[in-house]
This record gives sequence, structure tokens and C-alpha cells, in this order.
Amino acid sequence: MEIHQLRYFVAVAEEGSFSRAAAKVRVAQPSLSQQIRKLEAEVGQPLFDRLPRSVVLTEAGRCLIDYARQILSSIDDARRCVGDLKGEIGGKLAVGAIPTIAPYVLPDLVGKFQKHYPEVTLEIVEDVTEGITRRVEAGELDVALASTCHSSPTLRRESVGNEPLLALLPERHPLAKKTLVELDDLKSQRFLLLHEMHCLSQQVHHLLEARRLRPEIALAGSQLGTIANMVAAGIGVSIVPQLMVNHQAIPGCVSLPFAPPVPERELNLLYNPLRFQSKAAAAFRREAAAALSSQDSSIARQAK
Amino acid sequence: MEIHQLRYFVAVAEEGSFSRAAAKVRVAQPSLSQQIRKLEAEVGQPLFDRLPRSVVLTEAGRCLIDYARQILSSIDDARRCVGDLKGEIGGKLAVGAIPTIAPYVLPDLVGKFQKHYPEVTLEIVEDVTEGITRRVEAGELDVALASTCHSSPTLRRESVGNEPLLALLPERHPLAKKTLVELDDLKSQRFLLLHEMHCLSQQVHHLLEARRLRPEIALAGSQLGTIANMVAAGIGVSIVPQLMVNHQAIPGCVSLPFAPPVPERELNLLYNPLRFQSKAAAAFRREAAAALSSQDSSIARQAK
DNA sequence: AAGAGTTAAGAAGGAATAATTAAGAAGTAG
DNA sequence: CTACTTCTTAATTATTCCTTCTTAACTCTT
Repeated sequence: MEIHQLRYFVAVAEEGSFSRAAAKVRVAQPSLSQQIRKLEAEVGQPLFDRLPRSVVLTEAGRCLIDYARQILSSIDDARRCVGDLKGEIGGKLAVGAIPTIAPYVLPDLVGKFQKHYPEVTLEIVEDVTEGITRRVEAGELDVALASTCHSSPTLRRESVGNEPLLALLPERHPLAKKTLVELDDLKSQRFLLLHEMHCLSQQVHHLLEARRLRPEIALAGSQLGTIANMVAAGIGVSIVPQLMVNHQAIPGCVSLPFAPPVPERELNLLYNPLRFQSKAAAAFRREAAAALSSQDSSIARQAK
Repeated sequence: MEIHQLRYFVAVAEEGSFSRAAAKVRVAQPSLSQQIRKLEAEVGQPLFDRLPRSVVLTEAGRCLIDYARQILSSIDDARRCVGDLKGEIGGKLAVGAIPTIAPYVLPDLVGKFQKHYPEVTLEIVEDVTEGITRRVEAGELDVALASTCHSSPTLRRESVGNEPLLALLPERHPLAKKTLVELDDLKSQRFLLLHEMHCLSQQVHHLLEARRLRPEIALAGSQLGTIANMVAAGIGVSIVPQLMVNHQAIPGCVSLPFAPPVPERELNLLYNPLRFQSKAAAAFRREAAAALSSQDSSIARQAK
């Protein structure tokens, strides 16, 4: 059993194809076939079922795949761990964020971080909470930004504060002139929400349900900018995070803060405590926390 | 970074010498030196300080060693995991036990186990609780038999019952004719104990201390058989586990049960829940639990 | 103080192994 | 039926890892 065999094995399992896997790991496809065969010979049974159109793991393969991933991830950690000892902050850093945070936070944050630590190669992943947390737990992401999510031995949350949610109304809406709005004011409005896989959508849904506010439209595969444009077009109203309002002009809309109790969402930094925390990851967490806290102060200013 | 390089690296770290490590991993010494050099080149800094008389880990080496051990252990687990799928129960199994259990339980247990599963290669380690638990947590042992010990994420205890402790007296001792004895009866006796690193010794010490019974003699580097012989010689009395009395004739001594509250010690099976549990390990746990429970019934019989 | 013994490192030759390219077989789609 | 995709097989090349022999540094003894 060799490390490169495990790498090939994981690649084939992920790609479901020998040739695509070969391209991914940058070797000729026959080499990869050969190494998989050796691995199969060593464990004494086939790891893949070679179907006409695809390649799927056998029982033995499914059994091995988790170990293989873990071993490769440990090797990465080991490299990073000794690399960090050399002092310089460098290497690769995989960062994730959910779609209702990423566009408003990452551009500034990534820019600043790259300026401070130019030796770090960043890899950015944008996905919904479910996908982000899975990737953190699988060791694919070093740090991630998300809102409410589950916690587990392989997923630690570090709170970086709460963020108010704002009402988003068309400019010429009767409520648009108020300075504060209440949830109940929005009764009988049509709500535009993201697809329910977005946690923001779930959070708002819970808010509305608690107040027996019903009419909703969910937009699958969409983003907050689309929602805003639809609000501007008078199709409905929405509830959006402060971060969005701070970072993006929304022509044709006004955003109004809620009267207390102000609806909020959590902002969390996620990471996998079982993995080695590189200096680069620690630095990114620091900068991210700082960036989001400064959000808080700008929120505070705006609230005055 | 290659698997064999990690194997060599761990071997050198453990042996503190290139040549001894080379013998251990069965390669010529220059090969091993060469591979260590490659590893050092890859991580960018030396892993060992080559001192005149020995070889010790550098900071980078200390950082890497845990990862290396974990990776190698994961690879073992992976092998075992897929191997188990093939159905047959085989492979290697490392079993540990503390010195106050091992001689009375392992002979029968190991004999039976080998008869039932002749394909399993057993490796037996006898050590005090501290050493046994460390080895289980480090993944060196698959299963172990011990008494009271700490528990941790990498060390799970599975209770297999409690075992009564008995008073061990010289044949001609005035108390020897009683059928039940109380702890307080033993006041002013001289107690012979094993070295305090043995948990049995600590347990008895606590018992005595609670009753303000003081005079003790601790025997370093000794075993229960020696204690028994000294008791027979009239040097003092002792408190020993039922297991010992059941499995070993003790000429010149009598063992007496205590009146309630009967002092007991726990009997636990230990294993590392983070590691893969092979079928061989599961089978051993079953047989060990059965063996120790049948102890209980023989204890019950004897108590009548 | 000199030599025997130990320990690690270096160099050269040979064996094993993994990579590449090219050709073949099996199945699918147009 | 032909063209295309995908994995396997085969032959060749290149790498790399291991071994033996040798050198260098250091300890301990006489």
C-alpha cells in the first residue's frame, strides 16, 4: 500500500472514471489502472465494479475509502505542521462561505488577507450550509464562514457576533417612509425567499411562521441580488441581512431596521478541530473575525 | 513523503539509532539514512539531531512523529478493515493485561482463543495499568484487560464485572480459622503490597487508609506469587484478588472472604474506539468477557 | 596516545517498480 | 455499421530504492 495508490484510489472514487481520475492526478491513465490493480491485489479483492459506463466502489472499496481519505488528510496536516515550524506563513488554505455571506465579506477579506500573506494560496468554495459543513468535516476546507449550523466533534463553531436582519421594501411602498418597522407590519405582504436549502431562507421562514405570516415565494437556484431586483420591481418584500445592505447598493429598494426584538442571524467561523490548524488558517480566522466585528461597528453606527 | 519513509522515521525515533532502526525495519543502514534524508529534504528541515552517541528528534521531528504514528496506524486499520471483509478471522491481534490479571486469565483465555481462531497471530503485552492504557491509546494494543483506570476519547472501558478481594493469611494465623473476616480484624497486621505502580496496590492502599490501617511494606518489581510466599513465611498478610486464589495454589496460606461490605476491584476490557475493531478483536473481547463472567459464577459457587 | 569498535554518511551497481506510448477489446451512440 | 469513448494489455523507458563496499567521526580501552 503506497500513498500514491491511495491518492489514485480516492481520485477514481471521486471521479467515477479512470480516465478523468488520471487527468486529475496528472498521470497517464494506464499507470493509474495499474496502480489500482496493485492495490486490489494487495487487499485481496476488487475495489471497483467496472460498469460499462462508470466505475463504482465495491463493498471493500467503500470500506477503504474513508481510511484513504483520512490518511491523505493526515499527511497534508503533517506537511503543514512541519511547514509552519519554518516560520513563514504560506501553503494552501481552503476557505468556504455560504452564498448569503460570501459576496459581501469575501472580496474585502480575501483582498486584505492576500496583501498581508502573499505566500498563501487561497482556494474559495461557495456553497450552502449543508455543503460547507460537510466539506469542513471532511477536511476539504480549513476555515468557513456560515450562520447557524450543527456542531460536532469534527466541526467547531466560533461565534463572531450576530447580525441584524433588515426589511427590504420597494422604494414606493407605503411602509418605506418609516424609520423602524415591525414584523407584523409586513402581514399580508408577499415574501420573496431564497430556496430553502439556504439557511437564511429557513431562518426567515421560522420568523414568519412564528408570526403566522404566510405568503412566500421561494426562488430556487437564486441569490440575494435577484431577490433585491424583484423587490425593486414591486413583486414582493423580503428580509435580508445587514451585510448585504452594507456592501451592495440596491436601486429601487429601501432597507429598514426592525423595532426590537430585532431579528438576527448568527455569524460563525467554522473549522475542524481534529485537523491541524496551520498558521495561515489561524491568521485567516483572526482577519475574518476582525472584518466581521468591524461590520458590527458599522451596524452600530448605522443604528444611531 | 512515502509510507516506508514514515516507517523508517518512526523506527529511528523509537530506537534512537539509525543502525538499530535499520535492523528493526529489515533494511541496510545506508538505505534508511538515505530515506530519512529525503524526508528531511522534503519537509525542509532536519528531523533528527545526530548526537555523538545517539539520535534525538528535533522540534520538527517531534511535530511530525505523532502524525507519522497516526498515519501508519490508520494504514494498519485500513488493511484490517478490508481484510475482515473477506470473511475469515485472521491477522494480528495485540492483547495486553496488567500483571495482577495476566497470569490467572491469559493462559486459559489465550489457549481457548487460539483453538477457536488459529489464523490469528497473538501478541501479548504484560504491563502496569499506566503502560497498558498508554499502549491502547497509542494503538499498539487492540484489546487489554485491566482494573480501574482513566477513560478518554481514545480509551473505552467495557466492564466485565467486579471481582472480590480476599484476605491472604498464613495458615497458622489466629484469624485463619474464621470463615469471614472483616477489614478491622486486620488492624495491627503488617501488610505486604506490590509496588504502588500496580493498581491493585493502590486499591488496597485506599482501603487500608480509609480504615486507618497503616503498616505496609511495598515490594518493588515483584508479583503476587512473591507476596503469597512471603505471607506463607509469616512475614505479613495481604489482600489479593479472587482470580489469583482460583488459579493458583498457595501453599502455607489461607484466603478468606471479607464480610460485607466486600472490597472489590473492577475488571474492564479496554480498547481504542477510534481505531478499527477487527473481527479478531471483537471475538477476543467476547471470549474474554465470557471467561471473566464464568469467573464470577465460580466466585458465586465458592461464596455459598 | 594509539588502536579497536561503533555509528552514520557516501558512492556505485543492480533490481524493482512506476511512468509513458501504442495497440487492442468492449460497449454505446449516431 | 461506423465512430467514439473507456478501460485493459503490452512493450519500453525512467526512476528510485536497496545492497555492498568504503570513508569519516567519535568513544573507550590498553
